[in-house]
Amino acid sequence: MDSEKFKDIEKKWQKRWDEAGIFEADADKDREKFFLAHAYPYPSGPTHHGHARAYLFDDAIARYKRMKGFNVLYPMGWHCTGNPAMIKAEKIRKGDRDTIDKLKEAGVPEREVKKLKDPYRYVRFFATESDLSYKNCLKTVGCSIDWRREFMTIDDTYKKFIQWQYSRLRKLGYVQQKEYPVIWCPEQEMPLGDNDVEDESQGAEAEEYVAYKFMVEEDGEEILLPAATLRPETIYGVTNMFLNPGLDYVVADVGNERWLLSQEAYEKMGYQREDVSLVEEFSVEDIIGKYCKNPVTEKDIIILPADFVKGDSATGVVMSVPAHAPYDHIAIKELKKREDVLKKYNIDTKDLDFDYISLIDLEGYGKYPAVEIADEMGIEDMNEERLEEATKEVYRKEFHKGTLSENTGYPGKKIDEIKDKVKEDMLARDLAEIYYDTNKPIVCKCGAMGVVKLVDDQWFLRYSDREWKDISLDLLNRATVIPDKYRKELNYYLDEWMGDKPCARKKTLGTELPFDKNWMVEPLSDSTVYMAYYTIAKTINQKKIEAEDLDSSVFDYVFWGKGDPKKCKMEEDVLGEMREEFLYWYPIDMRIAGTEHLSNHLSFMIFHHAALFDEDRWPRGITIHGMVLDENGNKVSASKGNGYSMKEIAKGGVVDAMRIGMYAKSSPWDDIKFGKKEVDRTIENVSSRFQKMVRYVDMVKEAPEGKEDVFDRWIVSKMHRHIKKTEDAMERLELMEAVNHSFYGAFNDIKKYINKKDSPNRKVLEEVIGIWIRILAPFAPHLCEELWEKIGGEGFVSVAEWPRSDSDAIDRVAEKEVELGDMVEDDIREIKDITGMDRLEQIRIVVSAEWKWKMRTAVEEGKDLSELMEKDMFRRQGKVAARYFQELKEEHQIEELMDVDEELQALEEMKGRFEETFGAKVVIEREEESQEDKAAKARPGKPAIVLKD
RNA sequence: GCGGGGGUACCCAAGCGGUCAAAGGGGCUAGGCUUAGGACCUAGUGGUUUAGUACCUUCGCAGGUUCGAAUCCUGCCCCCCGCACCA
Repeated sequence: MDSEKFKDIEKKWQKRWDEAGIFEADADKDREKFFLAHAYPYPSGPTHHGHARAYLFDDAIARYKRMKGFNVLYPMGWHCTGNPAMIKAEKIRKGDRDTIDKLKEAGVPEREVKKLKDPYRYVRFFATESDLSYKNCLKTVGCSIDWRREFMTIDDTYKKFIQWQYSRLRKLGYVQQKEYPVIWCPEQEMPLGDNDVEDESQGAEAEEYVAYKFMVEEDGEEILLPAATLRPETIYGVTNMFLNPGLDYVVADVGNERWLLSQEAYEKMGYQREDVSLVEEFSVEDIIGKYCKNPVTEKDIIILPADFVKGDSATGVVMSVPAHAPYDHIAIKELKKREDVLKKYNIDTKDLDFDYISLIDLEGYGKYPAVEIADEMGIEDMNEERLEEATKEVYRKEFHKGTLSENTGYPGKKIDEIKDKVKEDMLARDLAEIYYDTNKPIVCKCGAMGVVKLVDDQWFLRYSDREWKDISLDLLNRATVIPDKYRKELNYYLDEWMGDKPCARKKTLGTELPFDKNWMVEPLSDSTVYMAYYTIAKTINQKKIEAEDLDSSVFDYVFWGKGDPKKCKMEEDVLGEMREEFLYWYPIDMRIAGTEHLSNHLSFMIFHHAALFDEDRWPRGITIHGMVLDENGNKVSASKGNGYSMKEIAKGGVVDAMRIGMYAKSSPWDDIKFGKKEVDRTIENVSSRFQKMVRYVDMVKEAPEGKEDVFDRWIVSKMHRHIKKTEDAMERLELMEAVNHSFYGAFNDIKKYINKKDSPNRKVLEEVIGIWIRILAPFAPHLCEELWEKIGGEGFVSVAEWPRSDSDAIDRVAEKEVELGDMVEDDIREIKDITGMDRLEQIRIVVSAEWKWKMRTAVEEGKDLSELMEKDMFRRQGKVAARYFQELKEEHQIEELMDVDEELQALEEMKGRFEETFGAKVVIEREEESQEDKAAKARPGKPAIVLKD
């Protein structure tokens, strides 16, 4: 069978499954249910084989559970709320070449590209409406989804569900409004997450600077120099001020004060407070060389020129603490050498001879750690790259180990403990203000430069709430987490890491907050309890329920059983059906998501379920999937083009082989290296096994009826073990292990069976193949469906009953016999190799003497030598017996073996096999009867072998 | 920095106190099959050694616990992932 044939098989069975609706699941009180849901995908672009892996994990579970008799609900929806599609659509509208070319490259037809400037069209296109879509991806790889429950998060009906959720959360007191600094795109007027900014800006964050108000008098007017620092405690060590005469500065009214700011800082400040207005441009050359007053120590310090001060970072006003900041130290050192500069600003060299002020005691260092570390690292000038490193080093050490000195307001206090207190005190005394800036320049994907905006009415979810955390932890404790190692991480996120989270934004695709229509629910926050929506989505879709009929009273009734169903704008039986479906399917049994979702989607899911649902509706299981990397360890992604597109997969007839490859590569939660080359190789390899499998299946019909021998008993036994092992692995979701048994293990054993037997026994082969097809069906469903039909299996194998592992069919003796046979065969071969005999005349296999068996048992029972030697049977053997006794003693565990007669019989059964393999006559005899010297080498379970050529 | 996970033979990857010189897959080597190649089958794949045995060295590095450690403990080195308002 070639891949063309496989392709037909895929399409054929996908169509039949669809037509028969076998994956459609309805509430059925007589059957036990299993409800699993994967994180619904965000349709941001074309799909590739990396996406497929995640869903194939679910599919194998769903299929396995179905065969185990569960009524399985496996639904899928589309997460369309959020910004990426909006940004992409906007770029297309603007005619951005790069975006458009990439889409074309990915296979989006020319005339379709233009239409994608509509974000709604964009998400639909990539969710469901093209062969590049996620839906097509899932269908291509054969996911057994109940498509009647499909929805998009931009559906009006879904929005009603979100509004219900938020109005209820607010009633519970978990939603709150407060001030919040966000990274903001002034162009698009919306906050920026990491996904919204260019790569080089990723990981940026808003930093909170404390701007100390130093005062200088200029033309009889007080101007404040807001020196921004991340280390407010160092205010006690300021020796001078740095301004950059090469920058544009302005004087601005800030509140009722007059501030000096860099041009950029002035502009940015407008996003953080409203009472800022421009007074005039200002040349700082006028005040360089003058003195200004430290607001805390009230010391006068000199203002020095510094070209390292940047205008786009913080305020453009920098206070200098040379004792503890290497930059400042080096800058002063350098300036001392620059006579031309000093002269220009009329600065006397004596003015630079101030002493550094130490304010932090740090073990292992003297008064000026910054100087010491700079010297140690050999840093001479401002261009030195390692200056940054030195700064971090000083900062880290002082922060963790340093204490404030006597000359500060907080003598003896540890920096890491007092830092916030210093800030609060200074703010309270009005000596400083907060100013936010980003820690690196932010370039929005739209091209604009990002700023920090202070939003004063941001809506938050109060994840910091202790009580809420506690019930969430309770939920986690009751749930299964697979693998359990992620429980720790989740626990940490829930218990400690999570703080209040902004849950709404002004502009995005999504749902309006029901109590404040200016805000849209932020896209991570509308994806928390949507699994409950699947239970009713079928009814909503089929009965074409309108959004306006889905007011909160409906959800109160369906999810909580509260309120009067008669008051809902809905027919009672429709409402009843939704209620019934919810009660039947909920809670969710297994929620699947990627590792990157532990700290958001999964944590939020836990919080929201804990808040909104009773304990008996709490999620029961959580599991994690890893991602697919290419050969260089990079994530496979559409933009990198390092993955196979679903279009390519769909035409290849390679789905089942790819599935097996992915499952077998490693545990589902680990990342796999599975680049294109590897995919090719794996597919080729697995496909060739598939072809052999097909051949084995074909052999069933031709196989003769025959008498059962040891190999028949052996293969049946092995297959029953594979059932059991696959089952055990599946219960732990260890797909790799499951596939190792159901595919590779079964394959190798069946191959061996067919090779060792002259002709396989029909009845046995039939049973074996029947088992094999079924235990492989969750992993290679299309092929198994085809083979199932071929052997005349009833109905679809996808919903066939999982084979029972029958303990009676496990035949330990047969297994032992075959193992013995293998071992003897190996030994014969080895001796043959060592002796260099190429043609054997005769092989004598000598089974160990009976007394050796007896002694084994005796030793196992703990008898000692003298006790044993009292018996004739052993005493007759003399020294040999004593030596064998020692030998046995040295074994730690005595392996369970057949007895003498069984071993003899087993070898008799294997005789034909040995004769055939080695082309020699085989004689089997007992040690007691043997004439051979080497017979004495025989041991129980290890007969002696004598070769003659 | 905080939190989590890892380092296993040529490569990927299991194992997580004795049955471990270490599953499985790939690669490689030899033999068979074949007109030849591919595919397929069979065997081998740390070292020394041997009529099928035995011994030595090996699971990031260094110590420790134990009759016994890839597996447990301690320290060190290195790698990966997440750190939010973004899906």
